[in-house]
Amino acid sequence: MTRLDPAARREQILAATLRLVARDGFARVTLRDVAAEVGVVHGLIRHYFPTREQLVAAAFDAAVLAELEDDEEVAERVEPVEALADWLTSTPREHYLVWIDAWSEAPRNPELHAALTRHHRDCERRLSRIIERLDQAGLGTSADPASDARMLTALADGIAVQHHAIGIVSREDADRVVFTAAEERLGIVPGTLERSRPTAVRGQWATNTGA
Amino acid sequence: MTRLDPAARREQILAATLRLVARDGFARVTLRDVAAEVGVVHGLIRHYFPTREQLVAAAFDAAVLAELEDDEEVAERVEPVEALADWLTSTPREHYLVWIDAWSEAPRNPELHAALTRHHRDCERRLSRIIERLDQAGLGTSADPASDARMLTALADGIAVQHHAIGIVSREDADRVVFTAAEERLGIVPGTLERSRPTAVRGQWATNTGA
DNA sequence: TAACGTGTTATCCATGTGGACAAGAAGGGG
DNA sequence: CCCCTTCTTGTCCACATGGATAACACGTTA
Repeated sequence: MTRLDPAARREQILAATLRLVARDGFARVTLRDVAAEVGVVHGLIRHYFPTREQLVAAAFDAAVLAELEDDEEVAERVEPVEALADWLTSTPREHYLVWIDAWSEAPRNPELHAALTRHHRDCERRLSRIIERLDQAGLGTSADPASDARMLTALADGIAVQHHAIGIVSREDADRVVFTAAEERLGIVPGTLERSRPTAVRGQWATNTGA
Repeated sequence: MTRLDPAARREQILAATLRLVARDGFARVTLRDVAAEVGVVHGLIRHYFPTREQLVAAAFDAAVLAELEDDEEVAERVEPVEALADWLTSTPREHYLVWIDAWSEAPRNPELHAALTRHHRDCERRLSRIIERLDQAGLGTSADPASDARMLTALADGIAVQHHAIGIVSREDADRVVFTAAEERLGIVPGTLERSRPTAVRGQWATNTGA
């Protein structure tokens, strides 16, 4: 492969790793798989990431970062109802498959566990903020936004398992479950979230074409 | 190791496999690990299970079976509130770690996916039945027991992730979240489930001492 | 007690893995 | 123009893995 800018190559390797993790899981991704996905020799991976452990850790960090990169300021400007509907539904399938795999790896991988903890706290914090704004706007009520955020986060994760991993519920049913629960919990008039369902789907990880 | 009754040895191997899956995950459990856990040579494992795939599939089937073996007739005789509190909280840590790992493996393992689907449906069905009895007894109300069961199952799974995998919430907080949500959803008077919290913890998988 | 079935062991093998290393190639600065 | 950094390749190695196989040992039955 032609010589590439180090930063671009690095991102290319990370994206390839994430695609393979989503497909095969952290435990089964090999350096040779990643190299083949990128189109280089497996020795080159080592040139950028000294060990396999550091590679997957860096890849997961990148995934967490990518998940948060959609500007929080933007989310702050949009209507709270819309922000809530978006928060509850917009995580793409590939990302959730990585989260689910990360859950299973976390108990035996301290770095991954730490990153996952940070990500989870951040998700709850963002949702909590949306709930506060919803309450302030008089569109809903919450005595304890943090508690409500925790409960809705857990519900969204659980229903994502049923949808993405087990495939026992459709996308529509999954959305309805979390929408209904959120409306009930936060005193939002029923059907509001359904009507604010976002149409666009967030991006996946880049393909082979590096930055 | 002394010669053993085939059925007993088989169960011993399955239990050892499940313990290792809970610790290391499906992908990382090797035949040699299982053999060492049992205290035999790795060739013997093959004598009982022709391939590694069949071993882990059989182990997961055994786990699903063990989860359901607590007699449904017994659950039918106990008070519905007690049954609900038990359902929402009684899955032991080791079992949940296996479920979480199974979620991450399901998309690429058809047999495991099938077993997981059966197990999930059964869990929902049982909870649905409890909710029906609760409604009939006038202790709660549910317009759609199946929907409520689906939502509470998802919530319980999601909060189990937060508790067991990420460790971001304590056992007490986890129970409180699902109890509060269930009471709210089913119109149970607040605090009822907390007072019915089961004291006994269900068993883990047997240790080395075979049947 | 001798023969037989089978649980059990001890090795052997091909393969895939993470990592190490030296040589080649592409570009940038003197 | 040459040199020098470093991106990139090809190859090598020690090791672990799943699986195969033959010999061994223990219990049962005739």
